[in-house]
Parts: sequence; C-alpha cells; structure tokens
Amino acid sequence: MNTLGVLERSVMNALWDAPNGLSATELGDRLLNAEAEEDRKHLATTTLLTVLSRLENKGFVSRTRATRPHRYSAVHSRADHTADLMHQVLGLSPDTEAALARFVGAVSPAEADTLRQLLAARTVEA
Amino acid sequence: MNTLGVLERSVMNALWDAPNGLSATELGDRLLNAEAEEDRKHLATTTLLTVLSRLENKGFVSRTRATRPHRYSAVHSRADHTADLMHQVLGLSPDTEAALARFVGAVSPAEADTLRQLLAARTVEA
DNA sequence: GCTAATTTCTACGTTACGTAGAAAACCTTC
DNA sequence: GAAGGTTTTCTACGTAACGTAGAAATTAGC
Repeated sequence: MNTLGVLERSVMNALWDAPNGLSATELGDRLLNAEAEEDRKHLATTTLLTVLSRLENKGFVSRTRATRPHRYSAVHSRADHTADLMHQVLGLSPDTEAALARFVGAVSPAEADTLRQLLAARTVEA
Repeated sequence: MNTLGVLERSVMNALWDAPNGLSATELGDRLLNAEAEEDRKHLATTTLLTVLSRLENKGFVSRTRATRPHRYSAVHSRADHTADLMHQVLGLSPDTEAALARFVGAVSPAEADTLRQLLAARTVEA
C-alpha cells in the first residue's frame, strides 16, 4: 500500500493547496501557520528538502530546477490521489462487489447523492 | 493509515477464507498451498503465532483460548475491512466530492452498475 | 573570488514488520 | 505425578521507511 508518513502527508497537503508550487522555505511557513490541525514544530529547511526529495522519488512531487530556489509541486491533485488510493484498496479485495456493498452501505446520505449524480452523468457520456 | 504488511495480509487472506478460523499450523498449510499467488517459503509456526498476536493487538484477529490449539479468526469480513479502508482514505480528503468524482470516473462499467444498484437499494430502505 | 542562500550527502534514532530460537506453559499418558 | 510432546509466549535480530538535521557541496550575485 502506497501510504505516506505523517510529515510527508502534511507536506503533500501544503502542496495540494498551493497551485503554483512552493519553495522549501515557503513550505516551512505553510506548515507552521496554515496547518492548525496539529501544532507542528519548526523544521529545518534541510528536513523539508529531504522529504521533498523522497516524495519526488515516489512520484508524488515534481520540481523546477531552473529557478534557483527550486519550486516543488504536487504531480497529481489531491482528489486524484485519494481516488487512486481507494481503487488500490478496492483492488486488494477479490470480491469487489461485496466490498462496494459495504462501502455504499456506510456512506453518508449526502455522499450517496453525490454518487448517484456522478453515476448518472457517467451514463450519458458513455 | 492502518495498513498491513505483506505477511500480515497473507495471513488475513487465509483467515478470511476460513469461516471457522484456523489454528497456527493449519494456517501454515494454507499459506503454503492455497496461496498460489506468490510462492511462500515454509514459515516457522512461531513466526505465524507472532504475526497472529500482532494482528490480534491491532484488532484484526480474535482467538479462542479455550481449546488448546487456539483458533484464530478474522474479526471483520474482508469486505468490511476493504470498505473501511476506503472510507478512511476518503476521509483524509477535505474535498470528498471531488475525490468521489475521480473515483467514479475510474471505476469499470461493471462496478458502475453495481454501484447504481446498491445506491438504488439504499433509497428504498431509507 | 567571496559570501550568502540553497541543495545534496550522510547519518542517526525510532518504529513496523518478517523471522524465528529459547523458554515457559500445558496436556496426555504411563 | 513425572516425562515428553505440543503449543504458546518471550525475547531478539535484521531490514526498511520515515522524521530529523548537520556537514559538505553547489550556485548566484556582488
């Protein structure tokens, strides 16, 4: 399962919220402020660069090496990533149908509606 | 993310396919045979017992301590587990709708049908 | 060329997991 | 109820991922 560590996830969240990408130092700021979730301590810039490199290797992040403070950005959108993970999880189960049944059985009414609309839209274009 | 290791997953797969649970040695057999996926080497029984204990701690497995060779079984069905993971993944995304859109956009036609039926059924009982 | 900013290299501590031997606990049977 | 085989628990080691960051190398501007 292609799962991310805690810090890695925070970094991805910051990048997902930054359409134009971020430099390492900008990223550090975002993690300190915007991230009201859990109070992050200050992290050394090298720490962030290490994490960014690892995320780049994993294919989650790309960077512009042309400009001097490299700019890092997410390769896929958060929604794509999430959907992808969901498919991966689903794919692990030999009985897709049963799994979907449980899944649908547990979604909120709002989500159920969303799903209905999405599925209806799919039909049209198909 | 509550993800399982490779061996842990194999063990869970064996347990999910065993309605009445398994003893450690039975489990060892199942892993050797039934599991044609990847050829597993023979594993010491203590290895399996360790893994089973860990899975028990994680809440994935329960055991009967009454009988002497303890019998181990999965706490939740595989479908439940899968659906649960999918919800966990989905919950990580702040924009559920977008994620669902991507998800639905990528399901197979068959899965789409399954989903439609499941959602239709949901409406009735609500 | 020198300095300050930035990036890469190297590294250490921690945790999860695969793996299993040693030791303890538990039946069964004589 | 002592001995021996079976089963479980304890302890432990190797590996890999990840959080973390200093040291060293690289680069851009003055």
